[in-house]
Amino acid sequence: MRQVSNGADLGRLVGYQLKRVQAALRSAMDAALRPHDLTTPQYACLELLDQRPGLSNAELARGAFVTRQSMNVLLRNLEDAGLVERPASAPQGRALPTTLTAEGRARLVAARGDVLEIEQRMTAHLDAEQADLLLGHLERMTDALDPRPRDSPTLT
Amino acid sequence: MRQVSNGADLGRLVGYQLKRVQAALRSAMDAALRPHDLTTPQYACLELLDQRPGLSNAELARGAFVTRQSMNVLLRNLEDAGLVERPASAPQGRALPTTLTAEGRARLVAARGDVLEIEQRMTAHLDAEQADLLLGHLERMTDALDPRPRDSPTLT
DNA sequence: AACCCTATGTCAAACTGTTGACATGAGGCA
DNA sequence: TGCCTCATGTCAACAGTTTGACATAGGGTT
Repeated sequence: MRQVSNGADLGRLVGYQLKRVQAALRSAMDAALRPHDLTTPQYACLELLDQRPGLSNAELARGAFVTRQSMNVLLRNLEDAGLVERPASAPQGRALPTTLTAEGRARLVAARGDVLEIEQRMTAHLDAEQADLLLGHLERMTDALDPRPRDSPTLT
Repeated sequence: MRQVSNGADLGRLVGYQLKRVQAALRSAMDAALRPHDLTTPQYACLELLDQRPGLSNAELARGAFVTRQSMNVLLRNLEDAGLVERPASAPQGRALPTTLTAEGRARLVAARGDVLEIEQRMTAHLDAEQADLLLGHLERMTDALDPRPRDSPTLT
């Protein structure tokens, strides 16, 4: 035997390459957002709010893949910075609907260009068909891992 | 105008879907490794050491996408648990070559099956050709984001 | 109505990981 | 030799995130 029956080459695992891309992407986004005084989770939160105004803390947390507690402190920071607004009391239930302020929208628009440029650079070698295929594969991979139906703040 | 000129749907961004898959994968791996008393970063470290025995702390850090400092405490934990070994002094330079102990290898082999099962489940909908294509795309996406040549602890 | 279950917001503690800094060893070069 | 640069290991301080817990609001169910 030439190999001690090692597992498959790590680089051949989709999981490893996923982690690798995501690390590079996160690093690139942090660098691009720093001049805008935003972190990557903060930017994600602003994007979610722009797309679906009035999302609650818990819904934002699920959309950004963090816990409610993490999103709560993140929202407090954004609130202190004047980028988002929350009513003092819940209009119904306990959920506090969050919305972007004018400044929040402005900061988002300013940062979005730089972030989209990274997305473009990352997927530059893919044509439209390949990109669609890739997106489909990624979604199906998530569904295969996470049996939950997802109330999907990302969907229409 | 029906839409306020929002940016593209978040779900259509490769970056967002990447984050989503990776979150689901990390969650699934944590759950699968818990019975083995291993965290996902610890498992990654063991895999790296199995594939390339004698890697230094800094090299392991790069391979696992964390800082030297994080990997250092991770290695201390694995050392205290008796899963890895490091010489008291560096044979040359400052790098301390790390190797798996017999118990470390045993724990790795025990856990590997459960992790590979997750990989299989995640990529079940892909045939061999599609999987290869996906791997190639992911690698090229990383390269596009990270211009560094990478001394590649993942390569031969 | 009374009960149970779920979801939400929030507090506190613990952990993990990062940034910043410093000393050590190796190699290159004047 | 001396100096410069780089990489490594390690320490300390910090930030971000998670886990655990609790009270509140709403919807079912009996």
